[in-house]
Amino acid sequence: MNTKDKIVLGAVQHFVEQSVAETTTREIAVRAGVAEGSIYRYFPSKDELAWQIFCDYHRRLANNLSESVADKVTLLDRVNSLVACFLKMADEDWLMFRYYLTAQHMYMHKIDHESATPYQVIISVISQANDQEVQIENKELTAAMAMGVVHQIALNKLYGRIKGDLYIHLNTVAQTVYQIVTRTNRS
Amino acid sequence: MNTKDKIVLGAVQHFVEQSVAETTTREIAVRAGVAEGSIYRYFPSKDELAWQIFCDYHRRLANNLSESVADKVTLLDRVNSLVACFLKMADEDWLMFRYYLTAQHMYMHKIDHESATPYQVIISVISQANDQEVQIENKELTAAMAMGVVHQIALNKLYGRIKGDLYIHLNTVAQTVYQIVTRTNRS
DNA sequence: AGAACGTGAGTGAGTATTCACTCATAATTC
DNA sequence: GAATTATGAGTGAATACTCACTCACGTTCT
Repeated sequence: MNTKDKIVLGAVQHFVEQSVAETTTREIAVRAGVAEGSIYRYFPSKDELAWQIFCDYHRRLANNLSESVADKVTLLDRVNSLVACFLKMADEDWLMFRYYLTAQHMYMHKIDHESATPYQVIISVISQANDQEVQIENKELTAAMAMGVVHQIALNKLYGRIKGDLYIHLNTVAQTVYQIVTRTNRS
Repeated sequence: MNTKDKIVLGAVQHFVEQSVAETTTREIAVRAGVAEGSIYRYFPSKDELAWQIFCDYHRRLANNLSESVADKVTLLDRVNSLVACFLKMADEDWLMFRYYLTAQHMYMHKIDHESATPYQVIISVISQANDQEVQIENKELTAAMAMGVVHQIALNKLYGRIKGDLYIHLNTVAQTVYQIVTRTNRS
């Protein structure tokens, strides 16, 4: 593994256990098996390191979600794809996903809202469905609820309330999300 | 306002903007309008201060949720009460609630799982419903999804995607949660 | 081929700063 | 005036970042 990747891995391993601010550059260096100075050959600062790791994963998640629905035509297929993609990514790299979950609050305001975000992808799927298949009153609220179902599954795994791979719950979760999206909101 | 409350308020105001580790005791003192030394008359350390604020609110939330369902007999009433209680608390003290939301990851492992937690209350409502009204296969998963719906609404307000009071969405949210809980999970 | 030279990733001790916490003193309360 | 509460300059430990140096490796010269 090259030095940069070692640094990233070492950093994330600490960032999921303590917060970024609590993690020292020395700890990162030791865990990565490189010298402290090497960190600064690849990243301008500790904070920038933390931000870049978050940002890269954020983009990857958004892209994967976006791609997963690209060739789907029905709402049911789209919802299934999104949920599957999300759960699969969580299972495949649980370390990075954990960091993404916990670091979100810190970086939400720094995120470029022009480019594609996971939230944008969901909103766009809901908008398409709204035009074609169903009638949705409050898109933001529906997106939040749909997102929450999937999100919280991952959080509860983080908290130790759910064990093992998340993907095995795909059907249950996807059906629930579909139900939320297809129900017209009465207020 | 007494000194202790001033300190708590000043602290939380910073904790929601930066993380606990990034907030200095000086900043807290300035914002609270007290001397730095006064913090240590009421709290043994900065970390303990942060933890106590979190823990107090956590217990208050759990108690309020628990009380809100105490006199309800049907699942529908219980779900309505829980959602209403949660949204109301978010609206009533949005500053504290924001801190609770963002600090959760840090303190989840420190929480005493014997005493009542919001999660425990939800699980117990689901368990009761399971005995009486409906058939639920995976209680943990159902609780996670139900929780996620409400939780994410608050998070999306935090992220600026939903504006204004959350309570106005009570009906929509409560109906959605009820639907999740009453649906038997097919896998 | 072998010597001389150039390159830049990697290093880690050193430094300037920051910050949680202390404590002697002051102010306030009863 | 004694007890309690508040103050904020002072302190020492911790830490993000720097920079002069190393050395393995590739290139050029003779």
